[in-house]
Amino acid sequence: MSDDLRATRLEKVEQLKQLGVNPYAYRWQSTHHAAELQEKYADLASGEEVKIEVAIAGRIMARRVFGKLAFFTLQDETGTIQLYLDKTRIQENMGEADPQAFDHLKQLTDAGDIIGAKGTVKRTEKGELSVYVNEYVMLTKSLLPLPDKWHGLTDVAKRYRQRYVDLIVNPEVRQTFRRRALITAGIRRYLDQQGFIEIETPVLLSEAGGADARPFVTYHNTMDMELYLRIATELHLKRLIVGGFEKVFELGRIFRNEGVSTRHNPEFTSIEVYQAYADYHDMMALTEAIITTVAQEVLETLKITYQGEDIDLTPPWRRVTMHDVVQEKTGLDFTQFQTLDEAKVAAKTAGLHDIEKCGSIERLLNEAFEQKVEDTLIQPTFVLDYPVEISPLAKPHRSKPGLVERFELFIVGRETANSFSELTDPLDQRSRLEAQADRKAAGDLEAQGVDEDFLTALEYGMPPTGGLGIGIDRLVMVLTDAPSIRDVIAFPLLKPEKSDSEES
RNA sequence: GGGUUGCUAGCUCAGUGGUAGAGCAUUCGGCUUUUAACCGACUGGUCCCGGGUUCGAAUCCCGGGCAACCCA
Repeated sequence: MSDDLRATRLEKVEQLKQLGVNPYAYRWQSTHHAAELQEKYADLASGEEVKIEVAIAGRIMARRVFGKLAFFTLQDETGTIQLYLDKTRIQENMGEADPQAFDHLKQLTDAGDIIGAKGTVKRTEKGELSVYVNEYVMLTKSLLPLPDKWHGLTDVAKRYRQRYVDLIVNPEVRQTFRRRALITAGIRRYLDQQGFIEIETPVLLSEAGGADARPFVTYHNTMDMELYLRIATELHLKRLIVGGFEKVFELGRIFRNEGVSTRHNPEFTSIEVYQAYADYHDMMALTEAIITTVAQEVLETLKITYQGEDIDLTPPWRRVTMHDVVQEKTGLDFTQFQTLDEAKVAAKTAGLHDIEKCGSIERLLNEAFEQKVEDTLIQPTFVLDYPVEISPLAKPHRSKPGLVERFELFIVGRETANSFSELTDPLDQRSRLEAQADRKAAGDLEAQGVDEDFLTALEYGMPPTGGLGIGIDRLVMVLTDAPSIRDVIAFPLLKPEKSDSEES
């Protein structure tokens, strides 16, 4: 059992203490990281040694121990480097403090321990760049064994539950999260350069609005009231536009009480951006600029591969109306239908299923889009001009009745961004939200309620405004070639494993 | 919500009705140029949980849990 392995390591902890070594040290000063040494001494010839002492630290990933010689693979955040541990050299440098320093190295260190080492840089006869160790220090004794050094940790559930182990043994996972950090930092930097400011809006709300989604419910004790976790940042960011800020955004976590899949996690990260005096055409340009800027920064190219498919992010991206792209993929021209029944017959003929629930031609159009078009939009595509019925916060289209000025961006068949010319007419907004509230009262759990304070804000007057939301997790998936959203969320939501006490 | 698949040693996996296995890791011995080091010996099990069938269940049946994939 693992308890046996753990017990032997606890014994080693005791032995270290008896030798006067603290197995949980306080500090270590390195001069280099592994990758720095690998780069700096890339041209060092086999057998050559550089007589300058360096200091490094990291986790022992592999041990190859001989009688009077040992090689450890040491891993730090940047990569790995070999430690060349020669008994004679170690005894010369450490023998005074510990006459058995080399034997203790062999006996009391394990794969998984974190150690510091000082020594010279040498490329071994076999060509491996190494630190030729003068002295080593135990920094942290590990009590639990690492996964198989060759196969690593492959059980996906275990990888997500014990992400720290995943990060130790699967270097590409560290790479993914490093990239994620670069992407969010790059987005903030770009928006900052464009004059946008980030303002944090509340997570806890008495009414969750700004999107069609079921919220999480929580409870405030002293106020004795139910609160909802935000499902969007939209309504508060727009209040800030009313208040006079002209370029605002928030990059943060939102929460939707829905299922889990490779594309959905109940808490996820979005960025919403609002710009006064702009419309959805400006937002299209901004979307292209944000995504191509970070892709170029992080990946140094706009031609990427996602799960084996070539994606070209070079702007301008295709712009096509929802009506046109639906007609393109299904042959159905939704502008020609006079009645819902007529449209349903045609939709059925075109191979659509589950259309009975659609209560209007507009919803049927959206259903046709979701069933027949979405998956096919592999290259970045702006889909424009949505039915007003499914877009309660967007401004009516300036030239197309029944439609709103809205686009969604699709990449690899997934909705990645959503944007409108924001609705600024307070009376129109009230009637749209009241229609939503009617649906909610009729049992639609995803419909929004009426946010009276938001409507009051609109009555003070909001300038014409372009709004944009980007799903950060989905963007990171595309830019890191990750098949599942859980691969780009460090600690995705998982059901707790049933414990023994709960089974009885 | 439905279907399919998986769950066996710390890790990666084999085992499909008859004494629970391998590699790596661990432990012990040997070894001063290895890099999945090697050689020898050993150790390690709630076969996801519960029930049933059977002389006998990791294996077959039923229920449950967790997960992955596909569909809605």
